[in-house]
Amino acid sequence: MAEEKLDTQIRREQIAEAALALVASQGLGRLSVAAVARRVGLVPSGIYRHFKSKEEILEAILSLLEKRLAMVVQAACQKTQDPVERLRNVMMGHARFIREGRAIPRILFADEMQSGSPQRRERVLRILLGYIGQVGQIVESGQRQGRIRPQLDPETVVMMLVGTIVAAGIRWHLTDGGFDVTKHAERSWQILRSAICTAGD
Amino acid sequence: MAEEKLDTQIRREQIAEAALALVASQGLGRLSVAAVARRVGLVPSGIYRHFKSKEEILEAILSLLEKRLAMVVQAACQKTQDPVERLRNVMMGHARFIREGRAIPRILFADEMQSGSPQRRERVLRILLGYIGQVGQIVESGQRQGRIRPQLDPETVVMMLVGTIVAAGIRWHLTDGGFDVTKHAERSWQILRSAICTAGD
DNA sequence: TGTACATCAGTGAACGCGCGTTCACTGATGTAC
DNA sequence: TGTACATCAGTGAACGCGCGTTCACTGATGTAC
Repeated sequence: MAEEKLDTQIRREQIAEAALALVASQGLGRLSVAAVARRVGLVPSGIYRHFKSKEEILEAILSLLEKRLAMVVQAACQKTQDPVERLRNVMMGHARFIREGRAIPRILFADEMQSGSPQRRERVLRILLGYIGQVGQIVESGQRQGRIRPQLDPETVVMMLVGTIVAAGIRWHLTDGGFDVTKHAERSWQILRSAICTAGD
Repeated sequence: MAEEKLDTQIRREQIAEAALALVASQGLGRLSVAAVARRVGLVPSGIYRHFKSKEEILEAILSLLEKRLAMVVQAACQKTQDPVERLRNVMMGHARFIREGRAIPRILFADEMQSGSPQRRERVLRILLGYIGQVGQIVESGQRQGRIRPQLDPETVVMMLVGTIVAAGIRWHLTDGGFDVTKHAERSWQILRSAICTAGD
């Protein structure tokens, strides 16, 4: 079955990526060790050369996810200095990830992720809060620069932004991609923007 | 185990309610026929006197859910004639449902619901779209009355409202209730309101 | 009002299935001489 | 450069477990006489 023997470190990455892709396309409920193995061209038991357990694979997925969230924020910030534009980029970045089936919302908000071991739940929560904090800083800098209304709670703004994306992602999945996430994100952004920007904008 | 013999119609309701409550508190992933049986005081096989299969129980859950969504909208509309106030009521109504563990977002957005049979997915989609349509009508009436900006897409507004609630629900569950959904809903509503209301408001 | 009977909700043992996981093995790969 | 060996990625059979589901049964309930 295996085309060649590969180093554990390479396999770990392959397996984690394969697992992430599976969750992205079919949801956490359908993620089985066998399916992951098939995807990387191994026999199910072969997985255990590289991962102690399925739980460890889930941990690897979460790490990958954490990186991707950070990437979205980083990419959004690199393109522009303007906090308002940065927020827009974050939103559109997520829309793109959904379109490309890269599954951020589907994983972070899958309730199996939340109903697992307390440690896993805490991990998910920490990732989520870390992300909210990062985007929140963009909002805060916008407030300091007078571009965003100072009386707004940054966290609430971020949760609205995230929630809007999540809802779009769900609908996208339910309709097998028959929902224009980008257009939705664009429209939502216009609405959110008009709510958070100071009058002069 | 059973305290008494009960009519099938009564049992069907009991079982559906029990299943809904279980999903609300522990997520769809942990919903087993055995757990449902335990909750209504029956032995697992006893469930099959009243339901053909687990799938049929899930259908019953969806029906219950559909009713609850309609209830939220109806209750929101009964309290006031003002479309803007009505939208606020919808949002706060959901916040209350989350606090009370009545689980609307958790079910509708559980990815197991989405990764089930095509029929089930279509059902979920229809419920969701029906709901979006109902709330969308409130938005449209607000636009006709000049209370809500006419250039906004009603559907986008509704999806933002729903998404915000969903995100709050997720965070509420992840923190075991250690997140003030009501306060979040209130703040989000202020932001959304300022975005959708016409200038005179 | 009392008795015999049919109905059908509830039981518990047993099933098949898919899953995560273990383990003794095989054989390709890289290394030491 | 060629050979012997150690390492360890990959294999396949087997496991235990929880789950949804079936089925022959029991015994309480409501009904007909």
